[in-house]
Amino acid sequence: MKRITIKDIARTLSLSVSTVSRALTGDKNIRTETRDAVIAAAKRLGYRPNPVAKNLKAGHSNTVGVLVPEMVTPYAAKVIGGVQSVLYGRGIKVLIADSGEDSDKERDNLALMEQFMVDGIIISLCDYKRNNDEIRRLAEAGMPIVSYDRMARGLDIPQVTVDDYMKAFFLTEKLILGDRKTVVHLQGPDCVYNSIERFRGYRDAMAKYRLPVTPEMVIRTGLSFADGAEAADRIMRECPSCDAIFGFTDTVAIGAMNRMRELGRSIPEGVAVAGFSGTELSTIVYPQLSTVEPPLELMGRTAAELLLEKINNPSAPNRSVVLNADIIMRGSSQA
Amino acid sequence: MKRITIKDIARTLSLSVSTVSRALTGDKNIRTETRDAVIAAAKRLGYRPNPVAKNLKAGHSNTVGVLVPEMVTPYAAKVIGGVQSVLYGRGIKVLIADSGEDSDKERDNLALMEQFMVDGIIISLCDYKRNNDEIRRLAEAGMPIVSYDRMARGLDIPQVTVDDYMKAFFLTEKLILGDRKTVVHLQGPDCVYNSIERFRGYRDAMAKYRLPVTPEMVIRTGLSFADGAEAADRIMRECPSCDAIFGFTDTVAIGAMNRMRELGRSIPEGVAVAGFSGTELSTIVYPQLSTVEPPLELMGRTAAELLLEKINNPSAPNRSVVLNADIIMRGSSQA
DNA sequence: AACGTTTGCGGGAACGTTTCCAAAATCTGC
DNA sequence: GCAGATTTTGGAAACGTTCCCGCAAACGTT
Repeated sequence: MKRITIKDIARTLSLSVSTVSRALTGDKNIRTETRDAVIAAAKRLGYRPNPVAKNLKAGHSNTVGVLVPEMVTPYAAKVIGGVQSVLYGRGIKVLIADSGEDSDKERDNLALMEQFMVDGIIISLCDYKRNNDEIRRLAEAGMPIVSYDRMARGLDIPQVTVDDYMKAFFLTEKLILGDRKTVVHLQGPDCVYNSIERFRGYRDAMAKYRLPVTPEMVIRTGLSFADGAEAADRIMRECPSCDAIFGFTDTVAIGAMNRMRELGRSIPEGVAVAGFSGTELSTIVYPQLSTVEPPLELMGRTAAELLLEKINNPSAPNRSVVLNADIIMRGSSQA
Repeated sequence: MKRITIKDIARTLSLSVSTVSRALTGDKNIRTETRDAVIAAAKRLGYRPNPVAKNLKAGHSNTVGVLVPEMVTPYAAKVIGGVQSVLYGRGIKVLIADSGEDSDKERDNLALMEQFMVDGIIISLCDYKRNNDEIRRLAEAGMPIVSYDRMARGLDIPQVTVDDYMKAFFLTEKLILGDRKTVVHLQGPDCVYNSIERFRGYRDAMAKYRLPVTPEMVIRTGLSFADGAEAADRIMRECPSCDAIFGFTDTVAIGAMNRMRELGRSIPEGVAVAGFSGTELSTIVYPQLSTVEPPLELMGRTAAELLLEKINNPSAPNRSVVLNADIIMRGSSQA
């Protein structure tokens, strides 16, 4: 597999490499005839520029990396769609790396992006602090980084998020106004900062209506459907009188809802269910899931724009954006 | 953002670049003391090797690219998990590109992979022939490529698939044996070869039991949930007497199932539903969806292994693997 | 003590580009 | 035709590595 290089072209045309390069890069300091000859020869020989060499020279790659914590949910796919819609038009390519909720893999992926000399990174974190050191190092070394959704704390980088606290508050409130008194919360793992915020929103909404929140009503859970199902088992054991479940994520809410039904509880009559950060998943389950729906495509576009700002002007102040998210009540919670 | 290079280390230690390089690459022709000194200095200065330069030198990148047609479904995520489990252990990194069911974007992504000098490509195609020319060019230029699931036709590359025809046949047969007579098939778009195979399996199973397949019973559909829902609308109009639906994909089957229920048909009593290429999605819907479940993780691992074979021995014959897939009957079709 | 071997290191080319600078070729106007 | 301006070209360095080659010093052998 001999690759055709600029030198080969130079040789066959008895020209210098510099001339060939000029022809190919569209430099104007060249006779049109020679340029045409070069281009023709390049085509004839099947020349394809070696971008690694170009990157080495240029020090960048016209590519940005998107690091996502998981891909089981279409969440990332939607956001990436938004990112691409902004970046493709500018000739910037988008690279994806999935960390599968594993901080170590995330760290590797971060390194990978640096290796490829991406011009910037868009990231949604597995853990809100585990890789902060690495991200800080990168950012300080001049790598533009913006985060979305699952943000970092104590890191001075642009972020695009929704107001987890407020949305969780209002969603809980809606459940309460739907005449639910014992709303169980499936709280996410500590390593996800959003779960802390969403819990606060839940807690304060309950407090506002003077509804007690006993320890059995807050269940620690993971991130998967199975985690949600397990949580449902615990609910049946420890808090069988509950009449609503608010999952910190659609995924766990769905897992819990399905298991509750299997265990004989009717949804929504017996138990109302709601989730957070809705994707299409919330509409394919039965009954459809009430959730907080962030504008994912817009989130991606915004992240891309913030990143471009940083790329074009590295010393620009870090702008963060809080997007509005719709609270959508569906069959899973209509009493 | 001044990057520390090997030269900087050489300068501060009054050594030559070659010595520094040797120390860093673990060459044995070096005194242990100097090596330690170099390593210490590297650490102190915060040296990070520039992999682009390495790639340029080495002509490869220790990275393989995975091109997926979509990420709305966790299908790709699972397969990628398998790929990573094989490749990570060998120090090979995995890059993902999502084409969003768009052949043009897929073509761009193919080019992107070439640009990054990936050592190989694992691909599931948007369209079974649209980019064959590009893939052929790459393969002939010596790029190892293997495809999985959505394979190409008439392209001599290793593939890992399941037997779409047989599995569709047996699944249809199970529906029939469950006492369904009018099985409607949601046929996928022509550009996906699997849909052709699955249709054949359906048709032949129906024929085996001498069940008529009228034109209204085969509905052309797309790839999304919404496409499935639309198909359900058509079924209600054109073939309301049907008692089963076999969707060429879980996605369309789910879309159709949910819409059928909305329109008042009971599942599975009134209409049984089954899909194909199951992911977790088929277990979160209600009732749970009968489907053909390929071993996705294994599929990824196998693809990775076939790719490694090709990478290590480019002239090896192209081995293809057909994996077994389980046919799993669930609530959506139990009469 | 003289010789070959090994060990440790530096010089420099190479990977495929781009780009600066200077040299050569061509063009201007007289 | 000729000086000067301008266009077109070639040479060479550079991006950050690796690696081959050769040289010197240290070592081992008789």
